[in-house]
This record gives sequence, C-alpha cells and structure tokens, in this order.
Amino acid sequence: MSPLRSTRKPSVTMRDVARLAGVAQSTVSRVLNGTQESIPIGEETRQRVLDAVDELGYYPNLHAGSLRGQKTFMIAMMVADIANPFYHPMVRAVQDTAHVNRYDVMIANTDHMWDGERLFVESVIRRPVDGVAVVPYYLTGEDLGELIDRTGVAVVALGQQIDHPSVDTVFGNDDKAVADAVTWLIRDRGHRRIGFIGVTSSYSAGARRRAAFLDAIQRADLPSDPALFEVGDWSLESGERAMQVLMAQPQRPTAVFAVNDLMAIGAMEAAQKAGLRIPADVAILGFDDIPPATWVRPRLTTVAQHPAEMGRLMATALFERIQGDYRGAGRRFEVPCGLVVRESA
Amino acid sequence: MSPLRSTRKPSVTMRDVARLAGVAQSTVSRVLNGTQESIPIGEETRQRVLDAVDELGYYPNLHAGSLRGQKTFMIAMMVADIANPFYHPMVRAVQDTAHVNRYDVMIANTDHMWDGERLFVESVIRRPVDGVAVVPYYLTGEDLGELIDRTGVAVVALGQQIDHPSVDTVFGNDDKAVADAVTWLIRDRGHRRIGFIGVTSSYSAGARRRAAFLDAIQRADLPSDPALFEVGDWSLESGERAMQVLMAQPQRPTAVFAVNDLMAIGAMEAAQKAGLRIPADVAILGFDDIPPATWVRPRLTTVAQHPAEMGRLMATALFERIQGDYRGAGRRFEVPCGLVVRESA
DNA sequence: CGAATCACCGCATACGATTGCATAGGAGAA
DNA sequence: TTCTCCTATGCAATCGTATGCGGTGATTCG
Repeated sequence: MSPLRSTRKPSVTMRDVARLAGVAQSTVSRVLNGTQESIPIGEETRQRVLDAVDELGYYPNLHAGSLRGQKTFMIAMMVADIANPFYHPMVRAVQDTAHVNRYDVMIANTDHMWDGERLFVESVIRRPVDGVAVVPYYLTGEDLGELIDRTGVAVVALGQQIDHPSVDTVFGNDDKAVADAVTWLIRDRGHRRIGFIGVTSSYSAGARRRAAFLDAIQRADLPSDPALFEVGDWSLESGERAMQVLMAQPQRPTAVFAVNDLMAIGAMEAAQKAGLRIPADVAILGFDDIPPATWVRPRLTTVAQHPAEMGRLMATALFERIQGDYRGAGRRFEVPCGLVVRESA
Repeated sequence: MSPLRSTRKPSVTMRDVARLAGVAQSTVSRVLNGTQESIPIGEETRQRVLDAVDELGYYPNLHAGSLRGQKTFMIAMMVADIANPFYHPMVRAVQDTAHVNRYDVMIANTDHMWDGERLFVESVIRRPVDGVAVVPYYLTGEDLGELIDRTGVAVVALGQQIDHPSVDTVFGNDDKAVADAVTWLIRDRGHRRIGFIGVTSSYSAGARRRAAFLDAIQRADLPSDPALFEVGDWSLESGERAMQVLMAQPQRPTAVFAVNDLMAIGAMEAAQKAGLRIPADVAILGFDDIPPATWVRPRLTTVAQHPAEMGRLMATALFERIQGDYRGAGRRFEVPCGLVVRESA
C-alpha cells in the first residue's frame, strides 16, 4: 500500500519568518500582502520582515490560501486529446495568458468520452480552481451550470452548442464555412460526387457539419448517395480507414471532405498508398487548419478555424471573469472560419 | 483590482455529512478512509454516513488534504513547449498514468528558457505536489536536489545530463545514434558533404549531438567545413532558415542532418521551395521521430527516440516513488534510439 | 457483583495563511 | 494629570480534513 502521509518536508512558513523577524505571524502576512492600507506597518518592522523572508527563502504556501477560499491561482483545461494538433494553439494561448497572471494550468484529456468529461467535472469539484476552459463534447450548459453553482468557478467553453447565462463561449460559424467550402468544390472545381468523412452525430459539431454538407449538396441539386458517408473518430487512422472504404466503391468520389484535418491527412495517406494522385484523381478537403496542414504534400486545402485566436479569446474572457473585471451574462465570441485553398483541392 | 476573496461558494463539507448522519465529523472521515483498522465503525453508522454522503453529493476537498501535508494528488510536468509534437506522446503517457492513479497533471512550458525553468521550480515550491516530471535544459541535478530537499517531491527527469542520487532519469543514447546515422549516410548512401542543423551548445543535448556528428565525420576522414554548421532553436521556422543558408553555398551539401524533426521538416520545406528534390538533390535526416514525420512527403528518415516509451518509463518510475513502492537511489533508464529509414534520405 | 475488556465514537488539535478585533504605547488635548 | 485618539502590533478564529486520545455503554470474566 501507499504510505498514508507523504514524505513532505516541513516547509518554511510564515511563522518561521515571524520568529526570525521578532514579530507576530499576522504582521508578516500584512507586510507581504501590503494591500491593506487600513493597517499600517512601521517601516523598520517591514524591513526586518522582508529581510527575514529573504534570508529564509520563504514562499507562501498556495494550498493554504486555496483552503481558506481565497484564489487558488490555478485554472483547469479540458480537451479531448492534448496530442491532437488542433488543441495546441489553443492550449498554448491559455497557458500563456495564465502565465502572465501567475496562474498554473491543469490539463485533462477526455478522449472524446463522456466518462472523461464527467471525471473532469468531479476533479474540479474535489479541487476547486478559479477558472476552467473546456472543449465539451457531451457536457451541456446545464452541466456546467451545476459546476458553477457548486464551486463558483469561472467558465469559458468552446462550442456554439453551449448555452448558459454565465458561461462565455467561443465558437466558429462552422456550418456556413462547410457549406461554402462544399459549394466551392462543386461550383469552382466541378466536383459532382463528393465523399464525406464525418463523426457520429452525437457530437453536435459532427451533426452540424454533416447537415451543412448535405444542405450544400442538395442546394446544388446533386444526389446524396448514402454510400458517400463514412464516419471516423477524429483520428488520423480512422480517416485512413474511412477513405479506404470510400475508394473501394465502384463509383468512387472525385472529392472527399473530412470534418477535421487529422482525418483528412489520414485520407490523403490512404489515397496515396492506393496510388491515387491528389487532387487530380481525388481532391481532399479538411477542416481546422492545424499546423501540419502545411507540412503534408500536397498541402492541405482546408477550412481554417484559427484555434490560436480561439484560445486567446477563451483565455481573455476567462481571466476577465476571474479578476472580476467582468461579471455580466455569458458572452458569445464568434471567430469566423474561412476556406484556405492550398494544393489538395 | 482583482477581488481579494474569490466568489467561491461554500462547499458541502464533512461536517455537513456528519450533521445529516448524526455523527461526528471524525467518524465520517474514518468511514470514508476506511483503511483505519484500528478504529472500527459500526455497520449501521457506516451506512448512515454513506447515505448522507450520497444525498449531499459530498466530495472531499483536496486542498485540505494538501495543506495537512497529505498527498496532493497532483503532479507537475515541465516541458519546453506543449505545441511541439515531440512532447505529445510523452505528455500523454504521463497523463494517462496519472489518470489511472486518480492524479491531476499541471503542465508548464519553458520555451527552452532558463527563466521558465526557474519559475517552474518556484511554482512547485509554492504549491507542493507529489511528483514532478521534467525535461530540463538548464536545470541541473543540483537544482532538482534543492527542490527535493525543500519539498520532498518525487522527481523524474528526461536527459542523461541529470545526475542526482534521488532523481530517476530517462534518456536515449542519442550520441551513438547520431554517429550511426551519419555513418550510414556516408557509407551506405555515399554522401561526403553533410550539413548540420544544430542548436546552441548550451543545451547539453545540442553539444552532445554535435560532437557525435563531428566524430562520425572525422572517423570517415571527411573534412569538416565550418560552413556546414548552422544553428536553429528547435523550431520548424529556424530549420527553414538554416537550410536556406546551407543551400546558398557555392558547394551545397548533398545531405543535411537536423538535430530534431521539426527543424528537419523546416529544412524540407526550404529545399522544396527552392525546387530541390528530396532525397535526389539533397537528403534530409531528422531526429526524434515525431508523429508528423510520416505525414510529410517524402516521409522523413529519422532517428527514433520513442517519446511514448520514454513517457511511460518516466511516469512509471515517478509513481513508484510517489506510492512508496520504490525509495532507493536514482535509477537510470536508457531507451535505445535507432535509425528509421524512410524516404527523405 | 465488581472490574476489566471490548467496540464504537466524539473532542480537540494541527496544517499555513487571512483577517476582525483587541491592545499596547505614545501623542495631544482638556 | 487624565482622557482620548491614533499608530502599530498581537491574538485568535477560520477554511476542511486527519488523527491521537479520551470517553461511553455493553459485554465478559473473575
């Protein structure tokens, strides 16, 4: 079994500083927090305290403040998979903003699983933090509301499906962007048989993009063959598999749209392994514009979601709430998506 | 200014549970922790407590345990840049291991900067955790030793330069791997003029790999032209720039070795933009084997470092220490690197 | 029938920091 | 001198949990 108490060393506390400076522990607190103008401190005392702090190398114990219900100086972030390039610019933006505010960042992966998201919420209940930035696939506005009621945490979420009076959301107009991109494939590129690599419609983004795709197809008076619809799980490998079945058809599509870049890259992989040229034999269109989109050959044509900007917005909104600079209703920040034409379509 | 006390809601505590169950708070504690064989609890009481826990939806407050010097159920991880694909498999492995142990993971980026590493250490002092996994570029074994002395934290580090009696390290035999790879370039591929894209030698890995490269060159009786050595900062863009100056030479190299894959991919980018074919006109050799290495075209020939395995080892070692399953001297885990021949060289 | 042994549970304290309140000492006024 | 006011500091409660120790009722034993 694991030891019940950890082997933590006794740390240097405020009391140690107080003892060395010959004052009371509360005096040390007041010297260090300073902000309390109502309670003045003698200059000579203040200096003695500061010297003692220096000599002992004292740092305040954040656990104590957290327990007392002060700020925890920590935020938590929930993403599906930190190894997915889509989240990097977002995570970095949040981390960077946290860093300038002297906040630490806890990161949890959910792997797109309900259980993962549930555990994240539980985690935040057990160890309250000042703010959370989440990319929910199952959690609803109501779920987040319960979390807020229970812990008072500030919340910002990615995804337009979230709707709660006190959580800020950041999202892209992905439906319109999908429709535009597909329409472009049809009108400008002349494709008439377009494959779709989606995800299960239990993801609201999955359902939304699928609907937008279908809408664009029908608007162009093209038939929508069920055989053209494959589903993956957001991963590169699943994109590869989906592409393989799309290519195996007697009448294979001349273009394929994947709802994220990772699956699009997987599809490229599959097409190239099968000896198909891109975009001559089959065009590939992705979604997200992750950094590797420009590393692959041909470079991936995709709908840019600007994850860095999204992260920046999330972080800014979150810290505005944490710092108390904003206390109003939930804000909605839309960051427009847009087609980036490169070489794969 | 920010509000001094956050707006945290009063949470449901053990006392609430106790009140509802009609017992003392300490009894609730004992029921929940169970492990205390010395103090038995009546079955009927235990059930009343559990019911109350259920009814109130009680979760223990981890801040309290942390303050009392119990386990914090949190580990901290320090990497250079979470957006760098090299760290993903490592971070995921650590997160996954943490997850099964019901631990949360705090992640900090240093951007290869001394100040970032220093701040990380400070962070861990201010908010003690049970373990840290670090990828240090400046921190020495001594620095880590101070951290251990001060907080008693368990430490595992990546990098063979770290040497401390109570930190476990994981590392690859990168020097030998570099030498082997370069020798292969010379002997099997017939290259005689090989460029080197390195990093400043203040990084121990940078110095080590450069030395190994030089050694292999000299062992093959090839001249080592200083003009063949460029330095980057680990980033893709810096690799691109370095490649540009290498290509600008009157006698340009027929092969280029980059000390990480990101710079290698940048080099490929530059070469292709300049109209050079890879590997016909110039061969490119990378280091790390990050996931995107197989996404680019031509696929990157590189020295695999197996970051996932490294992460797994780090996490395992770390939790062995945290759980008290291992208390001995610092262990050194070597994970062998090896050339993976693909298409770029 | 008195005492010793349980089984079971509550009281109180400690962890480190914040903060309302009390108070010591000196200055100024009556 | 005595009373007040102000400045500078100390005391003590508090946050939620773990735990040593003491206490109570019931049972058993001598």
